[in-house]
Amino acid sequence: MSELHIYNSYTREKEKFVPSVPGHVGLYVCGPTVSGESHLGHARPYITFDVVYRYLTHLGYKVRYVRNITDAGHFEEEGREAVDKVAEKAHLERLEPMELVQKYTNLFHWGMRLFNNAEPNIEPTATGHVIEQIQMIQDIIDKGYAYEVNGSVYFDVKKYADKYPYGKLSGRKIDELLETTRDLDGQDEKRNKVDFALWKKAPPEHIMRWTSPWGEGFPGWHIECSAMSSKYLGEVFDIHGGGMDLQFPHHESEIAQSTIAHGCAPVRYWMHNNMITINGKKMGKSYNNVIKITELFSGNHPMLEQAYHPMVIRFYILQTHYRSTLDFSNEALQASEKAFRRLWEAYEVLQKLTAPLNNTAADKELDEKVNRFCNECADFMNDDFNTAKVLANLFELAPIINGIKGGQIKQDALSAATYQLMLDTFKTYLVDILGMQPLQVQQDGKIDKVLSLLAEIRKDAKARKDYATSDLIRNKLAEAGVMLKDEKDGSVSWTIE
RNA sequence: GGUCACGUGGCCGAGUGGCUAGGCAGAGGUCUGCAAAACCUCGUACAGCGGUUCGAAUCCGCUCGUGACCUCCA
Repeated sequence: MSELHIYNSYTREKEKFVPSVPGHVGLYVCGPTVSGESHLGHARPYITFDVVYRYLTHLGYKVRYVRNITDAGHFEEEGREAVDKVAEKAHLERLEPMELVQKYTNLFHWGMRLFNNAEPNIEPTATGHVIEQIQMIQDIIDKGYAYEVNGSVYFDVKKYADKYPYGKLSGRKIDELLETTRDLDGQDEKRNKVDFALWKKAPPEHIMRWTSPWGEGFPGWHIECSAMSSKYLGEVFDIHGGGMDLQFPHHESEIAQSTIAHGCAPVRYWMHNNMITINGKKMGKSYNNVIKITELFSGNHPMLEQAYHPMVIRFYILQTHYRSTLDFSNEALQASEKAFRRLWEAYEVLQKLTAPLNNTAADKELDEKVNRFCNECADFMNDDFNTAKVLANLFELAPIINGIKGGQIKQDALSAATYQLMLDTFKTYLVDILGMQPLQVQQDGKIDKVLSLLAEIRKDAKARKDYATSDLIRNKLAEAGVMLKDEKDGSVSWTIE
């Protein structure tokens, strides 16, 4: 049995995973900024790290999963910005930050539920942790690595870099970063361009503001993650995840802040998922090429040929290793939809198969193959969460399962134990770890009764060779989104769109 | 400009030296009143050029191409 290895972005190597506290894992993932709707690109880290969370739990770790909500900062809502921020407006007409935050937080949660992402154990908000952030900033000032200018506080990166390996995570060299300073002369209050804000003074029109030792303002972008992760996971915790684009400057800054405040680097394993691209370009706000999650689910977007079920998106994401880029296209999503449908149906067939009672397999070679397919899944997950390979192996089982049902493979080809192993593998990997759910809505049984009746009438018609009637039933049901299938044994099954 | 990735069959995508994933699409076949599904068979691909090696998609070098980060960004 293999052991879990994780690719650590910090060392750029796969490392054996050993938690700092035996049996426990602290997992922190950068959450959404709730000033707008999440798009497909955002879905990737949340699904990726959901699987990480599920897998660690499966391995028996007690995981504390923390994912923040960034609800503080410089907030604008499309079409409601600038003007709304003017304080003279009547109160109810004004953009109320918490209203905005509430709206998009709810929408985010809605999306996460549909993706079947497990809820984090703690979902701290930045606005709820301003005190912790202020304390941390003060601590950094006291230690001489931050300075205050006109009500804002900046981190002294240059001083930090003299003593610590600033830029290691993102592969940046401090000297080069300092050099680029030249093209931006007159660079306001910072001592060096590389310095970043820990606290920003709030201009009069800024609506989100808190009192601090340095006047009214709001926390800088990076400090919230450091303050909240250390509060809930400790000064050193195991895994920090997020998108690759956050490596610099966000995560680099986190390391610097925490190193000064706590005297040690905060994270043991850094994990970064790659981007989703569209026509080869990163999907992102600045490229104006995003497809929002609501649009994906509804199909309401010029680039979408159809709506896509959340499980199809999830499957599509998990069919690729998380560190590879993943290109969006209707073709790819449609392929995923078909593929997932086939895989899930094989799983359902498997559950209905009558397992043999024999303890020995008639087809030893096949039996061994199936065992290998099943047992390899653990190795694949242990190899830096290779969900793509896990799915490939499950697909290998599909023709075997269908073959048994269809009679191409004899019932006793596999041993009873192997049947059970297949069942366990699907349940454990597809359902529990990859978090997949059926596309079909669970029916309450009434529909099934109606369909049974129709199937029976059709069966009678067929027996009388009244194909006009039997085809009418099938065609009309197809129009309604119900596919009837005549099985080999004379029974009829159906799937509902 | 600097730094770093990547370039796999029609499409999507695994793969860190030999055992040549997987999915979708396509072709042929079996089954079937028809249909759908399912099953069987079929593709020897790794940007180009050199090099290392008994042997490279996989290691090294160069060339070309694409992208990411350097500013808010999952």
